[in-house]
Amino acid sequence: MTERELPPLNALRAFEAVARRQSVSAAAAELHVTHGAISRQLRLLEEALGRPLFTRQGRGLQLSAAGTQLHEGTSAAFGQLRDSWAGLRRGSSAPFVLGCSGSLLARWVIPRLDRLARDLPELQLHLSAQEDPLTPALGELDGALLLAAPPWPANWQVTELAPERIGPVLSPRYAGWARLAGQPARALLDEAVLHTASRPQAWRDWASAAGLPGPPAASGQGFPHLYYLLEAALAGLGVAIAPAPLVADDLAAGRLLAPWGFQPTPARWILATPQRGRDPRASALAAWLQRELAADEKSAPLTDSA
Amino acid sequence: MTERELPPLNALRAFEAVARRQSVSAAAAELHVTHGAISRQLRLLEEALGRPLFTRQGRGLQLSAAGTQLHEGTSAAFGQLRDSWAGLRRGSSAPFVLGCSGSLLARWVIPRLDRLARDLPELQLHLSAQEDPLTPALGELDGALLLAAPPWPANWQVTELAPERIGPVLSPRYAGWARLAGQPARALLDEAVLHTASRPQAWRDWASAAGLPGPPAASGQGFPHLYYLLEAALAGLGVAIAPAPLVADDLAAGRLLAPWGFQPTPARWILATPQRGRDPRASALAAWLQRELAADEKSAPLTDSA
DNA sequence: AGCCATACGTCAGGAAAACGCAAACATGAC
DNA sequence: GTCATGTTTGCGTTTTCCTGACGTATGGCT
Repeated sequence: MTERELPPLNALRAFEAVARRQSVSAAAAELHVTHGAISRQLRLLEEALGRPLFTRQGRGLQLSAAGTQLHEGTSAAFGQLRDSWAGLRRGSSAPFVLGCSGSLLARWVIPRLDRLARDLPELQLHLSAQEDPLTPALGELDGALLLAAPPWPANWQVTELAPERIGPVLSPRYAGWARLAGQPARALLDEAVLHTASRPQAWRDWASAAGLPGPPAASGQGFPHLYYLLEAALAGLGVAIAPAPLVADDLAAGRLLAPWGFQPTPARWILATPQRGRDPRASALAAWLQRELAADEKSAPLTDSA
Repeated sequence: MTERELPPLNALRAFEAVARRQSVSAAAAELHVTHGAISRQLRLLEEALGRPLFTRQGRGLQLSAAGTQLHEGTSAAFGQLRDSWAGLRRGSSAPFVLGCSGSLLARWVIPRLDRLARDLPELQLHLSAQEDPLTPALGELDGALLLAAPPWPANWQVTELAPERIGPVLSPRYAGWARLAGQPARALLDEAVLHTASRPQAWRDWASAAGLPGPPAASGQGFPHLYYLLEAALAGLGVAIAPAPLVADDLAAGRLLAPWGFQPTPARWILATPQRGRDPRASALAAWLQRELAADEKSAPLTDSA
């Protein structure tokens, strides 16, 4: 039997707060006790360990080597305890807060909300639009729907939903379509394609996956977000590049074309949840998202042989 | 500021023990207190949460849904706290315990120990041979050297050292060498190659990476471990398959040949450490292993174009 | 059915831990 | 030197936690 002992937990919590805030007083305020109490706990922990965790220099303190190591090892654990407890206290009766980038929200999630409400009627969902730099802290979130490539942060619990596939799309009303129709994918290399600031590598990724020598040389108009990019493509302004599910509806309706198919990228559609015990609502949502994405991928044209 | 609260920690520790052991009395024994104390803590925690964590049925208890979720969310965190504390208490003065499979130990680590001692003289290293099913619990270990493909367990902190490359090797004394010399790799498909029980997929992986239609059809002699497999190859008994670094010395000395080069696999050479604060000894060891592996890979012939 | 062994719950009193308060101490700024 | 800031220390008090003994519920055994 593993007879491993835990350190004095309250002292450890005090240490974690002090190490994080770099101050006894600040930690004391956070824990609603006096600084004297904290100081005492620190001493206790250092005695239990047998060597100092901080180097004192009169009025300030700084983590020692041992202290740094302990802080690195414990802060994540405490975070997980906090998350887990908070998630449980909030309870499954509270709405499930799902974070997701604005573009995904507008172009994919919202059009499918009615289906979601029908398939998972008991799920109370609150949506929260995150900034596009897709590294949310997921602090207040119960989950986040993301497009991201591994490796993912260790403090996420990740459910892979589907591989990402991206491809060039354009409106049949686009003036250049007459010129491009019937051409192979490499014809795009000479096209002034549309691109987005939130994902500058998209064309390069697509080109390398498609086996083309490089991304389109001339860069056409740029847009701040994928959402605007797709609106521009729908308006016939040029050739955009987008993940298949985001344009599945437009392809089905004929508003957009994807003559060169879609190419897989290293990224994945994922549902990231905090590392608490598996929330049954998250599991249900993940399963639904997976089904929904699979359907969209199926409806999108398969990868075109370049 | 995130004003998130932690649950009563001592009560949570009691809960974790009870949930793990499925018994109040067993948990009480583990924590060196009476069952009454545990029972009280459980009640306290349930009151703080506002709903029961266990379903009582007279003389036994079982986790409720909420209890299961809390246990999933907290057990890992407590494990990390235990690990972190234990690692720090043991101290950097204690020897670094490195686990690794017997084959790796015998054929790669041990021959390089003298160089390791010269390059990292202050590192006290204890070696521990693990069973070949490469999923050690790394409970008592400070680290483990492994060949494994992602995804890795979430409770490991993984440092990738090098991609794995495997390839067919044989002794120049092997009777079939005359027949094979100069032939392309696909000639091996008709060869009765040697294989190992600890890695039955090796030939298949190699064949698919090399773009061959399938693994060698006829299976020659099998061996329980890679170590014996390589001894057999050295003895001229046939064609074995092995990771490049494990045969680097033999290739350099001419005891083995690798006429068809080595192919990358999804696996990696990794140093897995428990999720405590980064141990400086582990960092130093990882850096050294990385250098050493890079040198071995360089000395091995590059991937042969099949 | 009656009895015993097992396992959890509860309560009172006492031990131990943690706390608040206030004074002491250390350092850097002025 | 004096003040402002921030940590440590000593002591009396409050809070928490534990022990130990007893009560209750269940299942196996005769």
